[in-house]
Amino acid sequence: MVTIKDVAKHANVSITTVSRVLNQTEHSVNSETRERVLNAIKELRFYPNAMARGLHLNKTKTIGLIVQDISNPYYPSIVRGVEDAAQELGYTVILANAYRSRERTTKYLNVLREKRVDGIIFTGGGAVKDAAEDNFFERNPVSTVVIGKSFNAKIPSVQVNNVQASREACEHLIRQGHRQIVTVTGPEDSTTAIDRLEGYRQALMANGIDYREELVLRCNFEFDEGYKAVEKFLDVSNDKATAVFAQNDMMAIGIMKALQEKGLKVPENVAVIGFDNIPLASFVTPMLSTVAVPIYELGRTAMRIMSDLQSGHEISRITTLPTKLLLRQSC
Amino acid sequence: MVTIKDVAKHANVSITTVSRVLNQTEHSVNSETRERVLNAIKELRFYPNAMARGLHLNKTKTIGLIVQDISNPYYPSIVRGVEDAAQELGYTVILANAYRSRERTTKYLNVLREKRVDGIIFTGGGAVKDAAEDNFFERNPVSTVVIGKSFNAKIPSVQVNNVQASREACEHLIRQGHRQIVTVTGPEDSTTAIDRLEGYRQALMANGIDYREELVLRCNFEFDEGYKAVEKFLDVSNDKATAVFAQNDMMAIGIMKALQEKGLKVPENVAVIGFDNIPLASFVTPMLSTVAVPIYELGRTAMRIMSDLQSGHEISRITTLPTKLLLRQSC
DNA sequence: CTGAAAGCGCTTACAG
DNA sequence: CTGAAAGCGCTTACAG
Repeated sequence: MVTIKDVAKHANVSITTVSRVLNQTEHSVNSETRERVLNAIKELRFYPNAMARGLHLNKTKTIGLIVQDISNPYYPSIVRGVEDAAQELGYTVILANAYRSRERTTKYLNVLREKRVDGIIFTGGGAVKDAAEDNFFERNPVSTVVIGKSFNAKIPSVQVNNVQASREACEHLIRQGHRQIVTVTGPEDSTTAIDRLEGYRQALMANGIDYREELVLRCNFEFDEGYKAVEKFLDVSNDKATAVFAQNDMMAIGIMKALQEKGLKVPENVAVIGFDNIPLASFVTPMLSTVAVPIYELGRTAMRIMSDLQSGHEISRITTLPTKLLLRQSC
Repeated sequence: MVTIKDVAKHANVSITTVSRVLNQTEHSVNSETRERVLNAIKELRFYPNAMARGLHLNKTKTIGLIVQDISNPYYPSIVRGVEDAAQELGYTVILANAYRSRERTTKYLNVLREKRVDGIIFTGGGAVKDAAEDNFFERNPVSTVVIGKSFNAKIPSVQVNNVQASREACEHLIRQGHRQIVTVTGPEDSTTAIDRLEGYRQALMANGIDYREELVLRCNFEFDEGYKAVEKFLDVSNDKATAVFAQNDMMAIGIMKALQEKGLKVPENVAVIGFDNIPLASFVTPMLSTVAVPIYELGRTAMRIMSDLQSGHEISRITTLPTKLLLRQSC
């Protein structure tokens, strides 16, 4: 590999000078010698060694992005958002799939430490919690941004108002005349799931409808569970639902499938509304009505905050992005 | 940050010794002093600086993964496969979304060069071609592995036999009695699309069915185009198709949607078969029959080959992974 | 405007 | 078994 030394020799200057034109410091360089250096760089196809640079500056211009599972259709948009912003801001991103495993999270955190990433963006509360329990934050100087609810007030977060958004979704169903509204939840330790359930409850309360545990189907945000829960509900429950509020789109899609297989039409017999607006939502038949979460923007914003953090800018601890009720065909 | 010096001081040894226990070289270290060093490392929570290490060893244990678009449901499995294997083999992966843009590819290639990644895995022929046209390969010592067809015989590739697999898919349709089989293609410069079309043609030929251009709908592998192409075909064509061979699942799903909206039942009125077996394929109604490509394994294998390349092991230039005809409900 | 030299945090031949 | 020293490829205060 060609080094700064080679360039210096070729241009007949010191490496100091090469470094100076490379970094375009204020320190001025005679325009003629600058030309010479630039030419040498081009001719020799010199690409400065980022490790040597980083070692000195104590900066890597690299950040780690921890997602739970890139296969979950929710995440690719996050990743794109982070990456696009990173690219614009001169950062590179190392992707870490934690698979909701504590062990894997810890392992990755160690690698990211050794690589001396400038910061870490967490997605999904679980990983932050794992990290916190490992005392990761107290012991480390890396900046952190969380996408979702940050249970530590010091860590900046980018989020969405899940309570309010799900309340609005349910109130829409109520306005359509629905009284028997089933909701299908996420895992009980998910703050997102907790908030979305709370919004459901508030909507019912505000409209004089009883909140009944029998209509709350406890699931885990996965397609299969949504499918099975509703299938079972149809088989065994004495209640008749006229609408389903699925707390995310994956489950909503599973639910529509279960409904259709039981001969029920969506939305004629049962209305369905989801949450997230993953790309898939508009591919299914009928197209899913849902609460649109600005997933890509969540990622972009997180990366921008990370960059501000790096430059020591003032930042707000909590950034809330707006959601939007998106009515398509399923309700 | 605590450095090797701090550890050395704390354990009352030289940094040489610390480095030796860190790297577990053959060079033996007295077990008692080793203990002392290990304790110091733990107490001080020392994480060796990978940049300093890399600078010396000229190895980063980092690889770049170039995908066209992580939002395309085909890619997440690739990414997982690469990442899982990377993690097992002690590598870290930098993700690069090229968005099929030449400019972005070049930009990323430069960054990866500066970061001195040990290797690059390319997915999707386009990026390799862009890189080749930039003379990336001649000028660089980084190892390369391609997932898909490598048009340069020197670059190891991991792939699938698209011609044969699509021929089998079409022959299955023919065995079901179909004679009027429409195929919906990928972009014409995609080697994958070319091969899949060739398989279609071979199946027809081998069974005495004419290959007719009117039944070949030129598309680009996207949901929307599949949807629109078939919608238009139904509206204007004099031909009546009894089956559709979609050259990937995304289009197949769009096609099923178009058919259903026109009141046609799948598979009763029109049979549909896709290609890839993206997760989505089993979520739609009816569940999509398709050619299962071992997407995750493609990624894993590529990373393993990359690792072998690094260790100077002998590797095979072309690795072909098996596909499987997966009959579900759509044909 | 230009350059010699120290230093970033490691690894590894060399000497003892 | 242990350590002093050179070197990986850069950046930057300091001197001229």
